[in-house]
Amino acid sequence: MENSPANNFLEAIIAEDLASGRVQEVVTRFPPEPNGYLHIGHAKSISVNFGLAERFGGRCNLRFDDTNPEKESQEYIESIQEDVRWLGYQWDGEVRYASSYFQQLYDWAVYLVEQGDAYVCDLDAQQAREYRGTLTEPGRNSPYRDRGIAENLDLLHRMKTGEFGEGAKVLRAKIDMASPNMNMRDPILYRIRKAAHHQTGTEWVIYPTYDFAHGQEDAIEGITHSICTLEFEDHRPLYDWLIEHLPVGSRPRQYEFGRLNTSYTVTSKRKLKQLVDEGVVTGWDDPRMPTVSGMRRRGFTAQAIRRFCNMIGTTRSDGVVDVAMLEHAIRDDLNENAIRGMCVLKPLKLVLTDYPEDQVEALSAPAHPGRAELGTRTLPFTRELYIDVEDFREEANKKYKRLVLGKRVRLRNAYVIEADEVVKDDSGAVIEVRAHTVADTLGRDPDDGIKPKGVIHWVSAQKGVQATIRLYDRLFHHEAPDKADEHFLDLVNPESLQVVEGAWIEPALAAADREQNFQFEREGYFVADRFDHSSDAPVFNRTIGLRDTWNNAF
RNA sequence: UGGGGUGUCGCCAAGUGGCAAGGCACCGGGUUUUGAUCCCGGCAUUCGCAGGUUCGAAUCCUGCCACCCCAGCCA
Repeated sequence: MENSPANNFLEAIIAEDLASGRVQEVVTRFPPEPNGYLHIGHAKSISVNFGLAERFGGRCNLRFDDTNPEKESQEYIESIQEDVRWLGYQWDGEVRYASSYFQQLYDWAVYLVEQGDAYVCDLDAQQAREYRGTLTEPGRNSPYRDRGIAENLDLLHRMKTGEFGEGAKVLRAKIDMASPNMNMRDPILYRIRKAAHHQTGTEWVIYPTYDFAHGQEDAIEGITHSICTLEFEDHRPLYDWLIEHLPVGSRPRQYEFGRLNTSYTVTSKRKLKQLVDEGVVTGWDDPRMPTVSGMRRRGFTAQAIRRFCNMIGTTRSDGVVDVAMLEHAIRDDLNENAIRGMCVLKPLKLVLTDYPEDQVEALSAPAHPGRAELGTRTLPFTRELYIDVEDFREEANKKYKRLVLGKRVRLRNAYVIEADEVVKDDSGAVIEVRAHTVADTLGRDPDDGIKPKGVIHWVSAQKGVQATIRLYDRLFHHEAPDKADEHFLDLVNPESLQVVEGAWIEPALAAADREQNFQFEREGYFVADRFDHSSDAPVFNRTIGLRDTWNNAF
């Protein structure tokens, strides 16, 4: 149990409930419907629910709210579990399923009928809509509302045994057709669905609705604080009504918080599916997707995602969090933990004319400049190297701190060199730079006192390894692809992925484990692809570039 | 226009009657073998608006405005 001040309204409520003795322990749950992949918004909900349990020494269940067989599948059940675990959370006990409570839920439906609180209604969907009224007009009572208890019991039983077709009948709670809250206008509790269920097969042909299932599931599991998003607020009176009218064993309470929205992102399942179906991305785990599996493949760490969720807080207001905050959380984590390496994306040959042709010097470089405990790596240095095309100019003004013809630059972790001449092809493009090393500059400044202005990275042409580098950027170039005038698919950033085939990496990087994070110095953070990387054919994904404050106007 | 919510710096967010935390972003400056990190400094006389109560209000009262959610046998 925690004594530090509450970080948000939920923590305040729980601390109070614990102090007053309303609850002895905290039990929350993350209740996804297995009908899609988890995304950044779910990560927030997971963080809230598991985080609360963690902070107060309680428990958090993972419960699949599988009450609609037509939209769900086992595939999602598995991916959701994998994502939750990857995020670093462990649910209490076994995974739970709403479907394993179907019999209890049915018995409670019978109970409601017996109490005169529910009835079987024959109105079809169209008619039900008409009887429901509108936001400003009250609804009218269904003509079946006053059926006798015995008849209702008989009808409900026959619904269950499959006597009626889909849509022919529903079970409704008898509450108030004139309520200003649409959810209280005799809400539907059960509907007929003759579809096989991924967990219960063909055992059932009637399925409880979310409203009839959720609160009762919470009660069965002893959930103390049932946390959901704001759009369910209007359902709370119904949630409470059902709990009060049923002989459930515990009294869960529902609390709502504002859903997470991120700029430059879409998270609706429909839109994400469209991106996949239209081939805009390669799949649900494409590194540009805001799905948990996509972020994972992109190189985001679970710790950074969790930190981000804490950073943005949990409130009842709905806003749009700047995706720059997420990016900050990622950089912050990776800067601290990622091993450094060098990678040349656009190679330009550099020949050190004073360096022996067959000499290979094994230089040593720190794995991390600020964390000596992470050790060192060996960097082969040779006469021919690759540097980045962007790091050389025949001439430039003083703001350019890289290699310029006739000037000096420091080769990262190696010598200071001075460029002497260039070799050009027929079109006049520089294809090679010839330079010489400045004596005795390994680990120290030149004796003549002329310090180089900048430092550039490099890879040995003889010992380096070629790699495929996937440069990812934001999928959309519009801040709010959801609410723009243009169709969101027209707002896709055409440069969200650039594949570089001929990049050169220092040899140590080829041995990277899949999913290992690195900082390629002066370029950004990269991860060895979870599926495609191998030491024979290295593949790295750019997670996020380094912060760049250089006013690139020269 | 019925009901339920939310409105504090460009974004997120503390604050719950005593004189506007913090983070992101941004702008300066310093350190630096990553134009990164790090470090220093700047960044709301003002809390959706208008009245009122009070010695004193972002915090209390009244009225108004804006935005979000609800008319699935989806969750």
